[in-house]
Amino acid sequence: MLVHIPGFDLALTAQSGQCFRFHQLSDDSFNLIAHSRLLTIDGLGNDKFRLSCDEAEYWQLWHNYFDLGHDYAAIGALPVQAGSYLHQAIGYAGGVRVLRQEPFETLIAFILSQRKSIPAIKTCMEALAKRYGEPIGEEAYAFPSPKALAQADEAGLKACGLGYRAPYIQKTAAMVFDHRIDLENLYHLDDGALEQTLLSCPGVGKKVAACVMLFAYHRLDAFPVDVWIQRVLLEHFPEGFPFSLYPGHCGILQQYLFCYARHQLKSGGKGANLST
DNA sequence: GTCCAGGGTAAGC
DNA sequence: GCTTACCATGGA
Repeated sequence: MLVHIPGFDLALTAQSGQCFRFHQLSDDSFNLIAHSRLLTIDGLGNDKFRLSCDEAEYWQLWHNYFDLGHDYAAIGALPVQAGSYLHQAIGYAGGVRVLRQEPFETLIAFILSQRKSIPAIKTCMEALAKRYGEPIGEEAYAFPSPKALAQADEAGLKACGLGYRAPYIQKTAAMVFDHRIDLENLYHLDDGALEQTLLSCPGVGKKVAACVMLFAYHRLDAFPVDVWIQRVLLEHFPEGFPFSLYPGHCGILQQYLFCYARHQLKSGGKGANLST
């Protein structure tokens, strides 16, 4: 079906490092595997997109997945100094949407993300899906269930490139499979309780917990600090990030900063700035 | 071959 | 409480 999504930047969202199961088909066309379904999205220009699903599935699943009910235009009304680094980041990455991903997949993805590049994480996720997930089409596999990963042996997990993270993944999956932690029942917790619960999983520290809070449970004040954000904070927010200015938006701004910092490095180094 | 990656853990202080 | 060595592996 055709959908009009004002301001949505499909390519930037797909490459933003929050979801690792987008597969680029062409400039503005991607396959996405989520919720055990394969979706093809084509950007047609003028904020129009073609999704390979019917209207019922769109409203039942993808409208929520892409967070299309959220008012991203409100970011533009926040108190941000014109020309500041944050202002530039919003200008560049304002079309990124913070997805509402499945908690289990997100939890596993960010446990295995530690000390890995985004392309390497995608490779691992595909390997896990192919080895332990259900086939849902030609060369397409759903992300594995908690049971499948809980019952996986270490050799099999390491064959997916997990390295020393393999026991973290297996033990966390076992906690979910055993119902020692109920990921579907954490939505009602406040941020502090949710973080504490996630931190009880092996291989989950503050950064991974923040990613799961932001990218699965949509806690928009979660603010993951990885090596990229660390550098951004050191260089552009020596007094610390002004969280109190942006309640309910910090996580989105963090994602914009992350995308912008990586983009700057790709396009000629941090000193290069064609706009000034 | 070298360097780095959406860090966490455990040991030591 | 706060540092620090160590952890495996792929991608650039």
